[in-house]
Amino acid sequence: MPAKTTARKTKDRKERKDRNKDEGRSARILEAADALFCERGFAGTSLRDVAKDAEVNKGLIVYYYQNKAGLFSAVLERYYEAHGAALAGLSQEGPLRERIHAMLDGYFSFIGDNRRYARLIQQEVARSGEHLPLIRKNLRGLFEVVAGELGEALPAEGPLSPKHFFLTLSGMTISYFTYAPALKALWGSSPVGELALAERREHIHWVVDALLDRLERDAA
Amino acid sequence: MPAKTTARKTKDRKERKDRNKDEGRSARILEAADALFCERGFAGTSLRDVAKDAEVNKGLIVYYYQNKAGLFSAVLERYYEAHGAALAGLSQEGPLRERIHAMLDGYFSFIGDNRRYARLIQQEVARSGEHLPLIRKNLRGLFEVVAGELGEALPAEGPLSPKHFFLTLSGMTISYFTYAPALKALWGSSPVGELALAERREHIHWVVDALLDRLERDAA
Amino acid sequence: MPAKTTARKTKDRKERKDRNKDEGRSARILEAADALFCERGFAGTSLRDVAKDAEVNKGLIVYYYQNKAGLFSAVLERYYEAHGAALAGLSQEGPLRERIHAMLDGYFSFIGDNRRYARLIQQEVARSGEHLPLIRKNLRGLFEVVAGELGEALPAEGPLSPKHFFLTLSGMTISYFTYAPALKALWGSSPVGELALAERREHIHWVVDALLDRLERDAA
Amino acid sequence: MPAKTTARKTKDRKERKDRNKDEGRSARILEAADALFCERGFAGTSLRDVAKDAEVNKGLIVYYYQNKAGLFSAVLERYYEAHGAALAGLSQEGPLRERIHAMLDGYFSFIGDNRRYARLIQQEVARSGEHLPLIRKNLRGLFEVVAGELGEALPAEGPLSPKHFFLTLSGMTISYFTYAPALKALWGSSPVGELALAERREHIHWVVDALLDRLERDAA
DNA sequence: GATGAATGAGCGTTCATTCAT
DNA sequence: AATGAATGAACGCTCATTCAT
Repeated sequence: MPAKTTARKTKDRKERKDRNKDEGRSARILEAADALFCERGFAGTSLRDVAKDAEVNKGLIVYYYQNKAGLFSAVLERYYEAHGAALAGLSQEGPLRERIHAMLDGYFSFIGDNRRYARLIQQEVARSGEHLPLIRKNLRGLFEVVAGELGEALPAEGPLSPKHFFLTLSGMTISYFTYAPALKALWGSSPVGELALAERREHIHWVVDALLDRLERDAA
Repeated sequence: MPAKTTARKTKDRKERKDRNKDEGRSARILEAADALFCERGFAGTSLRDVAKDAEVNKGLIVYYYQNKAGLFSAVLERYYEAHGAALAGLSQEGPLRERIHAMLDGYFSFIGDNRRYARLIQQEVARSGEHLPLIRKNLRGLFEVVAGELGEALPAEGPLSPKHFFLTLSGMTISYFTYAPALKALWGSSPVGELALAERREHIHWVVDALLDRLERDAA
Repeated sequence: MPAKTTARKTKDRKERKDRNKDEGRSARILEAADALFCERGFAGTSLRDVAKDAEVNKGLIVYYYQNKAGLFSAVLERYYEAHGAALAGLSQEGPLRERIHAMLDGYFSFIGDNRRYARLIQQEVARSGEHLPLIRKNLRGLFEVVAGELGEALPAEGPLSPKHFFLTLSGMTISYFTYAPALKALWGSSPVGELALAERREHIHWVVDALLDRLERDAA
Repeated sequence: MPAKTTARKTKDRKERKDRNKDEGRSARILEAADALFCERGFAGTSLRDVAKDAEVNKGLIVYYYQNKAGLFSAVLERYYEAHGAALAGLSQEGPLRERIHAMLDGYFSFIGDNRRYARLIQQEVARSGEHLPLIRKNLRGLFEVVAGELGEALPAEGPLSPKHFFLTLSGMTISYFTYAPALKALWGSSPVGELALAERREHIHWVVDALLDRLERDAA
């Protein structure tokens, strides 16, 4: 009888190994955690659920990421790297107006490709929780790029200073992805379909043009 | 916890009763829940903490609000009413430009006075969770007012449709209150001081003017 | 079907209540914890086992005693009180020799009646762990009584100082209860039977007399 | 834990290997286990901690000692051998009184040199646990030597039988090492300093003389 | 209205142990 | 000989909730 059990066990493990060869357990944990943290927040996500989604033993999460907070950090960290890579591509050559359009285009693409990231920091930033330092680290990089780009056209202080435009432009971009789903029912069509995204892109460009026009006229 | 000294307890209760006459236990529960849900999110808040902050017996929360979800709904509901009252005041008479400025001023004031509300829906909207229906109900009212106001100057569809401006304008307002605190350290000064708020107000008005200018020129 | 479940539950609770009327749950928890901590030590005892032995819900232990350490403290505290009461009776009137015999008799009785206590502190004193402060508090009282009693006949310092006699006499008493059981198999008869205890008492008195004889002769 | 930097790891391993050549991993495991079991007891010690202290892979403990109980046995066994060797030296030639003094001197030295052993059996003997058989084996040897030595001067049964003197004398010796640390704060000075130990030795000799005096007088 | 006792499910985490390499 | 991945049971503890009073 015990022989049977062992046999079955071995088989199970083999099967699983085959299926998992491509990815590795720790990566699968990270992926599952990412999805769940994003959907349910830090407190709302249980390691058991992560383990179940990743088809992995509960203890293995601790083995790889020490504890729940470590897992969360690992998820954020992974985005931080993606974020950094994206930022590197945001700064372009050319005249100001083109550069800003390009930058917002790039940022829109990044957020669109990493929607979970947007939702994640939205949640954590709203609750000024224990993870803020990590979040802040992530935001700072973005701010510096945007502020650097806009800096030459704006006063350092006051209502037209870079920090206000940073919040306005990033809010305009991010909030589309975080709010739109909640309003989807209200609008009928999906806000993240290809056409809808293109339309939002157009809107953003239009707004940016409007702002730059005004800035130019003010300067004159 | 079991009683330690009955005498002390009785005294405590008297004191508490006196202090609380004006407010009522259920209101105190709501207030404590509001603060905690906002700071820690739904899952991160425990009824035990709510009870402690409200200086109320744990069972009483259940008595008044049935369960945790009921308490959360009650908190949102309360804002829904405040929101409704605020919306009523948003629509003004007069020429379009003034009306829009007035509306955004009103909205900014409302969010500024109900920062917790902003953080609360920001959290819940990001996690597309069980409470979305209630959130949606709250958002819809706002959307309709804003869309109604802007409707006359905008095309019904496309990148300049009201829904885009709704997201842009509300995102510009809300994200200041939710993101700015996370960047406070980066900027030095408090983003919610009186002067800082006035500055943000100015920024918003400047942006609105820029957008309306462009719209007018496009129309011409 | 659900009716059945409810019915059974109610019945269960009633039954239990009847059986427990006399004692109270928290007392039963304490009793079970006492037995288990003594037998398996602090680390070797699980709250689940305590709950099972006390026929009580796991969570109730936490409800009454906060956490495992609190439960352990409660067990020790209870003995501390018993200990204090016993100490009060140890100091007698009369000539020195009688007083010392009476004191050791009283201490032997106390330990005999609270064998778990002896084993408990024996364990905790050997591992210089987190609970030493509590243990120390318990020991200090005893030391002071014994040292006070012996003080008049002994030099304050050196190999005949009270502290050495304290350790010798208490060790002689306690070690019987802790070590003898381990040697029971070697000796055949039970070391805690009535006759065996009387014999040990006699031995102790004989030793004390021998020591006092020597002290007197030394003094002469 | 998964590797962080392979390079660093390899280096670490080399360093460790060099440092450990003289000792061998299994010996280092035993040493670490000894210290931890003594300080925290069997249940309070985790193999993880042993592995960490021994700077050894967790699995290696299992490889050498099968499981936790096996490791514990190995620790006790080691003392059993040391104990046996010490016992061999306890029995001396010469008149009774000298022989007994010499025996207690030897035993005191042995315990003083193997304090952990004393604490270990104290813990395990107090909790009449799963390891009693091994403990008993260790105690039996000692008992037989002591009883053999005292046998000629004592009645086989009753309050003056060897078993009582065995417990009294060994308790007097052991309890100094196990209790004294707990009373250290009470006494001010360290109980295991060289002078303090010499003083305790004197005390024990004084007691033994008193007992033998009394025995001689009783016999006369 | 209001309380405190009580429950059971589930939490994050630790643990001894297994096993392939 | 030695390692690190992996497991499953159990741990102390928190939780929302129920219920009698």
